[in-house]
Amino acid sequence: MGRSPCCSKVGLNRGAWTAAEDKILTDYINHHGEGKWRNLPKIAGLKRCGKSCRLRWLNYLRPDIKRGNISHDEEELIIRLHKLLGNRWSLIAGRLPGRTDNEIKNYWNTNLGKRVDHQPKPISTRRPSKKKASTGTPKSETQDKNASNLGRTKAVRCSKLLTSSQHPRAESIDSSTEPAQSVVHNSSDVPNPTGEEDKPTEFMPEIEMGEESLWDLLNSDFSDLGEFNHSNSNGVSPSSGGAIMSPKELLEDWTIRECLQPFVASSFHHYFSSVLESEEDWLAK
DNA sequence: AAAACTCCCAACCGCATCTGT
DNA sequence: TACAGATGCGGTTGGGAGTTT
Repeated sequence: MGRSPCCSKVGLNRGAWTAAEDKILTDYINHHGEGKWRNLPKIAGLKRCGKSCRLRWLNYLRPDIKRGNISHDEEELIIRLHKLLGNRWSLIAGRLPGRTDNEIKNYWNTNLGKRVDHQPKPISTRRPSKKKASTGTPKSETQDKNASNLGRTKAVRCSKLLTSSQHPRAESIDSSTEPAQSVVHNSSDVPNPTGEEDKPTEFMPEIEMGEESLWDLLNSDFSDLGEFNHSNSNGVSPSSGGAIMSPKELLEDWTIRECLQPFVASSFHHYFSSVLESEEDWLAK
């Protein structure tokens, strides 16, 4: 594709991957695991750049990739999540087991985007670019040009279902108030509102919303989220890499869960309460 | 039958963020 | 603290398949 290479790619293959290349990459990762993408091609003997290898693996070769049509339920979820999160494809994909951000992005651009085009624009998540956008195309005009109100959060891939009893915080969730249910999340995806390794955070001072407000938000169609984001103007940058979750991110994360299982909204209520207690305990030490 | 057009999606790019030194 | 390299993400492109004329 006639573009200048992103890095020194002289002598590297470009374009569609061959079956042989796929096999080399798959074998290598099965043997050595993911990561070290930069060195992977050299070691594995692939004439591709590391970025290309990573993308090929994540979007196509991973064994847990679910291929095939997007189901109606998945479609509904994508629409709902997009309404909440905007074009944060990796975050959306993280809630759809086996789906990739690229797949969802493509699906949105080719199907859902047109269908919901007449609806209010989602909150834009495009990071401000210091450089002018590349050559404009009719397609690019459909991209949201609004300023970003949402910070970026680390996308986490949802790979399995946990029941509430398996939830690491299950003890803080009053099971007596809930029916048997599943909370969808990754095992490594448990929000850690206190920050990694018990690092003190700006968590407490940020909490000014009453639980009633949170409750209203959960039960709303997320139309209030923009205002909530505006209220988070204390300069605390949203975490990337999952280091620290601000209340906004925490709320966001849990709101996403509620998208999947609306009837477990009470979990959030109990969870959030326990988080507050934990934080208070830590500060009291 | 074939040219023109449209649509889909894999792959690419640039940039932001993370991580190590 | 500053810097460089690595990684991750979202926007965009273009080839090929499918459809229409």
